[in-house]
Parts: sequence; structure tokens; C-alpha cells
Amino acid sequence: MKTNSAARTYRLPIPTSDGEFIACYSGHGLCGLKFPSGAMGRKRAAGVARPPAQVREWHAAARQALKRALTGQAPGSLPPLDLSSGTEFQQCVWRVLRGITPGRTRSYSEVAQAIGRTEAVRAVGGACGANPIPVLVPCHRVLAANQGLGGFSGGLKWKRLLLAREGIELPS
DNA sequence: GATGTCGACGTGG
DNA sequence: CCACGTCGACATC
Repeated sequence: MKTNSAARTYRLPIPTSDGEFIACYSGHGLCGLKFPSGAMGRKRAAGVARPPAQVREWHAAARQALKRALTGQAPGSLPPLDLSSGTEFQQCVWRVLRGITPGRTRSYSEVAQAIGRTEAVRAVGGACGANPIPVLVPCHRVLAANQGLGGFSGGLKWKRLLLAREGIELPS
């Protein structure tokens, strides 16, 4: 049978003043966002077909949302997010993250509490690290309870930067 | 107070 | 089995 083009994922660049992010789209929506990689090969996707209209539409929304998020504002309307790659537990965590408003933070234990698994604090950290759409799913707003910064898959400098943009004063 | 150890939890290697 | 983007409880100085 024909290659199921519906399952194909598209990787499209989002140029920003902070570098070129890469957005990934599945047939169901935005499924990934990557931070700019320092030594970026900016190869135009020469042989790659132009994405379907639906994807281009999502991409336009994502670009605008990311721009706003990078200035510390609420992202506004988002394209549909395809978080199906995550386990049920992870999706619960990510849902909570999306409820944290810009300029506010939670601790890993508070998030654990919010999903009704008070003791799964550490697992929450793991779920945050597995977040496929950083920035728009604000895993950076989760700090350690002891006022520490915690970690960040994309690099702690990004976490610091994003928090600073939202006017959050970092502990020590 | 400042350290050190330990148990609890989900996931991937 | 182990290591994580953790935390709080306890032990010991």
C-alpha cells in the first residue's frame, strides 16, 4: 500500500532573535520543539515537499506563540498539541504545567500533589525532562522546593533566560 | 545549622 | 538493575 503520508512528521524552522527553533508536526498537531543548536546547519529542506496547508497553518500559530512566549507573555492561541508520545503519567504532568501562568512557578512536589501522586515527586522531574514541547509547555516554571533551580533538558541557561523574561527573580 | 543517608515513584537504557 | 530535572524525614555532629 502507499506510504502512509498521514504519519509523516514535518520539521519546520522558527527563526527568532534567540536562534532558530525547530518545530515538529505530526498529523495531529505540534509534537515537538527543539532549541536552537549552536552549530546550526541551515540547510533549506531542499528535497522536502512543501507541508500540507494544515501544517502550515499550525506552524503560523506556533511561530506567533513562541515569539510571545519568548518575551514572557502568554503564548495566546496554540496549534493543537500532539502529546500522544507520552505516557499517561507524563501527560498528566504536562497538563498541569500548561496551567501554570507566566510569571508563576511551582515546585516539583507541588506538581506531584496536583496530579494526586504526592510521593511521585521524582517521577515528576522525569516527566518534565521528557516534555517534547519546551517553552510552550512551560516545564521551565518548575523549580526545586529548596529554592534551587532544578534541571533542564535544554540547558539551564535557557531555563534561566525564560524565567528572567517572565520577570521571575531567581533564588541565589 | 550544616551535612549525609534513605525511601518513594515512573521511565528508559 | 540503575540513574535521573526531587523531597522530606531522620541521624549525627
